[in-house]
Amino acid sequence: MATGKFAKEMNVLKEHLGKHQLKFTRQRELILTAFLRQEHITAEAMYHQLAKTDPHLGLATIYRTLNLFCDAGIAQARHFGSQTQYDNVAHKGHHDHLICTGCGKIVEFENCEIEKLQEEVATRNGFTIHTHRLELYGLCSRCRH
Amino acid sequence: MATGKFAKEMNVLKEHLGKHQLKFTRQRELILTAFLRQEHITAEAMYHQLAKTDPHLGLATIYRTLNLFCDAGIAQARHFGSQTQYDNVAHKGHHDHLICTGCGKIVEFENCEIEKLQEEVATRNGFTIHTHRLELYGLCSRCRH
DNA sequence: ATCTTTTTGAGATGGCTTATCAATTTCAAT
DNA sequence: ATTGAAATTGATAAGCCATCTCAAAAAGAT
Repeated sequence: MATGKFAKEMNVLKEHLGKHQLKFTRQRELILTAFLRQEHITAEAMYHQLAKTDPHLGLATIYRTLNLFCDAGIAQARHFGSQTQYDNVAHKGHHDHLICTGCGKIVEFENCEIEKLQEEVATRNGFTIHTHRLELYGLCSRCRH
Repeated sequence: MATGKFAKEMNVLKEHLGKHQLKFTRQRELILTAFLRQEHITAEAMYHQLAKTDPHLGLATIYRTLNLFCDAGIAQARHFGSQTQYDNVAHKGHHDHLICTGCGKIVEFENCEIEKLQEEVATRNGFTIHTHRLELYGLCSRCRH
């Protein structure tokens, strides 16, 4: 049982690894720790960020590992523009996104009323929600002009 | 003033062209007519579809034209998997998705109240929404047991 | 410590989209 | 109808993001 700031996610990862005959590596630990500090990030951005302290960490490893986090339910991939954003699910429970299709600006928001209505819809259909994804695409005030 | 089945969109396109010093071409008319017959399509799929009757229509032209339709507000680009889907805005039947993470079952639903709240959130942040995506992930009644 | 299995890093490869550019087409002004 | 400037097209090259390949390294069970 891991302890520390990101103990919960670290254990989720370890459990996932155990179930799938995968191994706990220095890189996976490293990338998870870095990932959890962000709300969302691209593989490329994380590559450059980690290169400062670990110059030999490969880009392919970042991609592989972020996709692994998606499988484990820690991250969620989202296509924006030409790139893939990996969202931190831990932050996501109460944060949805307003995304400007002009400049790519992302505004986070939370709205309990919407969440309540989502629960109602789910219940009405016999579902139990674990996570959700709500993205509103449009133009911010600057790009509209 | 164009007449015919897709007169409305044809005029929207012509108006957009006029405003931006762009020209009305055989290809643009052809692609618009084909596009409006679909709910959503990829550039590649449209390329193959049109190749049957117009073998010399270039793929680049399809991409350019579909992006033009997005600018004109006739189409909406949406990234799905590794490809871009171009949605026909005229096909309004917008639905959101309940997705079972156990069996993959997908239930479509529509909820005006949620959409209204989305508008409010957007307005409060200075955004104008063009489209949105709402997916609820969880377990359906069967998979919960 | 040994051995099997998984992972890694670096670069090659692949798939989707956009850029390039000469030839062609559009369309407003003769 | 003809002309001529400006925009568009088609074919292909180029770009970019993400995945694949594979030999070397690391993990973890025995």
